[in-house]
Amino acid sequence: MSGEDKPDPDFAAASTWELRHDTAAADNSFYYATDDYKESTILSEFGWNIPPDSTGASNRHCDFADFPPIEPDSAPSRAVPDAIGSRIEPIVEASPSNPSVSSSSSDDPPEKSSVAAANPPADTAGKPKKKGQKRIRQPRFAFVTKSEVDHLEDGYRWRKYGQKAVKNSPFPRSYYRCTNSKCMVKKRIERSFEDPSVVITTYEGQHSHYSVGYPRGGMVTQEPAFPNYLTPSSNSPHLPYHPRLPHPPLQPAAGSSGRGEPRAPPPPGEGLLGDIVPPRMRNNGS
DNA sequence: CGTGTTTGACCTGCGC
DNA sequence: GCGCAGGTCAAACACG
Repeated sequence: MSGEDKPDPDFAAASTWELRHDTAAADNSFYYATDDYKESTILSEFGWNIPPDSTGASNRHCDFADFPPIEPDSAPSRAVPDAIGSRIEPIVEASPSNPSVSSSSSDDPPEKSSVAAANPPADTAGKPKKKGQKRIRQPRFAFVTKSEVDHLEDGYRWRKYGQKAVKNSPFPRSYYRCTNSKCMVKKRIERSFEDPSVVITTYEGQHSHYSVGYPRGGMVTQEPAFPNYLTPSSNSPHLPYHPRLPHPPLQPAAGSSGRGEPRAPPPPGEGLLGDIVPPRMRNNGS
């Protein structure tokens, strides 16, 4: 359960973050963005339109510093420098849907790709696949975050559906799925075994819906929560700044642990949303 | 009662 | 083909 009685320590914790773009071949080859250009380019690859200057690096509280490459597989957090507060490093993994983002090495071996092609990702991706049906890999975005809490608030609601012990790591990996039944976005959360203070969050897929202001009751906001990840704290006086995770339009308040009290929505025109233009949601084909 | 978490079993991918 | 590790399912359980 996330801390419903806690003042969102993660929000406060994560104040500085860095963008890192990774494209994964199989599942783990990555690229790293070290400047705004790459950042926006990379994000745009995922349909996220982030004005390069409108927000300004300083305005975003982001550090796009040069990072030593992260070793994909075993220790993605290895590259995390000494952080002051928290850092979030987006890591985009390549996928068939994002060819340009993919690394030179095939994201998916031809053989597998063919299989995937045979199984349209649209709905089959997250559906209870039948036995023998291969699962489709969605584009992935990983963040390395310095935070004391594992589950960072990203404005969406998630349901934990699994947890696994990670090899060579004392920390388990948790699997979350967007609670929106129509949304197949998943995220994985694990702690770096080298630096326990580092949380690695990996998003997979893109939200096909706008965020909902409240967990239940159907109150739907008009704004996708995703852009918030680049919003400076000054924008949300009522909420502690929290780097919104660069995810496509996702869902709301992952904050309240379900039955918990819903997080109060930001005042219209301010708060969670920054200057960032929400990406086009691809799934709904609108 | 509805929603979310826990957890063991099962499935899948991949390297050898 | 085998074994390992990652990923997912789903029943049981917990909580408000």
